[in-house]
Amino acid sequence: MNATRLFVTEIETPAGAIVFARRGERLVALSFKDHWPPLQNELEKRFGALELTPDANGGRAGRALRRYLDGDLCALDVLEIDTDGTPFQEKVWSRLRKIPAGATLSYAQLARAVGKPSAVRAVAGANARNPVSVVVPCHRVIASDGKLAGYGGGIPRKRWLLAHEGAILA
Amino acid sequence: MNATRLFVTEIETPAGAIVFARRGERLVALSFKDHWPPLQNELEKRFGALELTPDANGGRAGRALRRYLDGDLCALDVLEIDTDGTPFQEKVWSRLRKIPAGATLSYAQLARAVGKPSAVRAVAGANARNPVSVVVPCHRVIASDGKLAGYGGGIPRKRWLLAHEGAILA
DNA sequence: AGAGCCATGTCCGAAAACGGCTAGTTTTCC
DNA sequence: GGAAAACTAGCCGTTTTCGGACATGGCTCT
Repeated sequence: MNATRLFVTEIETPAGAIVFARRGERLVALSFKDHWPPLQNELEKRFGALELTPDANGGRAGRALRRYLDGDLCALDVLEIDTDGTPFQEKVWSRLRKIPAGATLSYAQLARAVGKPSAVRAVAGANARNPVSVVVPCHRVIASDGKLAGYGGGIPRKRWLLAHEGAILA
Repeated sequence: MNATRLFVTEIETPAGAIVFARRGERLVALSFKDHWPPLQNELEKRFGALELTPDANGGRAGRALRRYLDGDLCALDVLEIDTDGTPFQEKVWSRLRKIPAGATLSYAQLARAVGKPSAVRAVAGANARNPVSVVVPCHRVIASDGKLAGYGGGIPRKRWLLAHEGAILA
């Protein structure tokens, strides 16, 4: 029984509680609390048996997240993540992290950015399966017409995050 | 790369500066200076990239315009224009050029003249989008009750032009 | 291998809104 | 009463807007 050990932390935010799991200092999952279960499910599919250890502090990630919530918008940039996506997904997620706080991209622009101009919906799909919300800022991707399309955590959260980052929403 | 080349000339008149653009010797746009920007915008929509070459003289159009301002009211009649309107608009503009200097028509009369007696407002619309003011004398069209209705360059200009042409305004 | 699913985008046709009007009514004021 | 101003409802080409039908490419589950 060599279960994978993960530290799980919960942090309150004005947009609702956030839960995240890390293996050592590297984030493997993060989402708003009400959307956590399916994510934990993914973790089990990935790691097999889990040994979840509650942790109030949250390590580096906890500190960074609190600073981010406090207005230090770049605090999340240096966090290390440990994801397990397909090559395409990893490429998308990696590109996502380069979008600066306060900026937005359209799904089409993002598709061009990863070299697949017509793989728009595919990009959206990769976006939707981002296991580390907020830190991988999938919320900074909006529809071409400027509208906030979908978001795992719900559009209101997306709007809140963008507002918090001072994005101009046309 | 292959931008469309246009010569742009500015000429002073008692009613304010006039700006016009020509492709070779054919006029593609003319308006009073303070209303030029939107017109240039239209040119870009039509031709794509523009290469605007300032030209003090103004070619045939420049000479004709100066003669017109000098009292030779028919000087503009022979100028060639190069417009790009809908069939209906072209018909209206073409009919406009047949109105002799000093004469006026009502929008309703003009509508009848182009064979669409009840397309009065449509005619007004075509009138409003005339890209070659003065040369295509949209200023010679007035309301049925004799009042000077609208004019892109402003009613005072319209009044000045008609006065300059010796029109009797009831 | 293949079918179906999408946190999209583009295109195209239909429908509605928009005027540099006009010919009637009403209203408003002498 | 009567003239003039203020409304109204048609007018029709153009422009804008809106909605539905596709194309699309990676992923997932037979």
